[in-house]
Amino acid sequence: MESHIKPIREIHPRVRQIEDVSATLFGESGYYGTSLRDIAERVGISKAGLLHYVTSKDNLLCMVLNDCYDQPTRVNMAVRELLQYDGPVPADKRLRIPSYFRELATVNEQRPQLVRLFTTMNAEALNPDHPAYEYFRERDAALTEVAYADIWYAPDGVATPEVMMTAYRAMDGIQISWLRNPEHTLLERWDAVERSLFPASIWEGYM
Amino acid sequence: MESHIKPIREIHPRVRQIEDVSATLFGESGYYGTSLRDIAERVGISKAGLLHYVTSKDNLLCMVLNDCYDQPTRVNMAVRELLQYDGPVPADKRLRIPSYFRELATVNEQRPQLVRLFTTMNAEALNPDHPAYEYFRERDAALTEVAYADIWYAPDGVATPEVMMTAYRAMDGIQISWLRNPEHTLLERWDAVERSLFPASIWEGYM
DNA sequence: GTCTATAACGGGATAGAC
DNA sequence: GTCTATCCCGTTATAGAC
Repeated sequence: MESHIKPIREIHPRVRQIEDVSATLFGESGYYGTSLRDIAERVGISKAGLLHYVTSKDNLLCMVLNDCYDQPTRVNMAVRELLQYDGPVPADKRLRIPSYFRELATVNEQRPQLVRLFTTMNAEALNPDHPAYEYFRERDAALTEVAYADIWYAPDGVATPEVMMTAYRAMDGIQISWLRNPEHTLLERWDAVERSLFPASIWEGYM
Repeated sequence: MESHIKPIREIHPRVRQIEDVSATLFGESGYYGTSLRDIAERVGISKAGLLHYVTSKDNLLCMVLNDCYDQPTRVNMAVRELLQYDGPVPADKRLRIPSYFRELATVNEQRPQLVRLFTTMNAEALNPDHPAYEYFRERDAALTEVAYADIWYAPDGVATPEVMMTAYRAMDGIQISWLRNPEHTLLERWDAVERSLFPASIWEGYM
């Protein structure tokens, strides 16, 4: 738990490279399906050399999740800002749900390796013994908090948290199918979800 | 491709037991994260004894998917029947989308181990080298075919296939979060999705 | 900072006895 | 049908040289 904004932590370029390679390989084959040798080979150093930087496989995965996946994006910055808003957020400052998810899809479309990492770990880490188990528990809790926060601009009569959670889950789902079959882009897939989840007859003016 | 209904294939009770244990362990730790020793131990035989029945780990997973996961349920039977309907399906024989998914959720609620197996393999098998890769490719194709078939009873102006696909993806998503945190039941979670995806103002009379 | 060497163990699969 | 024993390979991690 850090009480102040952490400076862009200095990361040894070799560590950076190791994390990038690891993110890709963990994403492709999972934690159990990836060996340190695979990673070392791709980085171009020996297994022992690799362990010199990361100390253990467990720790490597944590490094990857924290340094690679948790890069703050523009969308998440906006949400985080509103969460800290003092008092009730006025209507004109609230975020539009469809726009938010559209931007999320747009961002994720550009980083398929990280989506792959997320998707693979998300399922693998259902196991309490998995090194990323806690990470995803906390992530789920954080997501729920965002969904229930009064920061969203939506039509009267719409149960905002439920719609938010549904949209998050649908996003998880289309990411899997997108990764398996990239013939249709992620944004195309999201378009279909958007039309289903935010029908114009209800969401006109709130898109 | 089988041209006739296959008789309920005789399965050696020991094989049945092996498949059950394997389904659970593959679901919990994934294919790569589960060893034949783990399975043999839990069954109560030796590794060699286990391999006598299943010939290889690859093959064991295929057996599990075919024998355990593909058990036909009442919902799927109804769909399959309608898919083979001769000519256009009349409105009164069509299936109601919300009811269909509600039943799906109800069934899956009762078989968490199989949902777990599905969820874990679904992500792990994104990798073309994974033994279940083809299985899930075909499954995706079959699902899409169902979504696009003219067998659904829905309000005018609703893009049925898109809604179907969205519902499938949302179901994948809530299954993951349900498995991670069973505090809320799968059906409770689906209720929220249902309210979001099938608002009464549009779906009245089509639920 | 990176290497080779090695420890110590677990993996899948096979041979052959009973 | 099930076992023990074995093979051979891959795994993570450590020790110590350069």
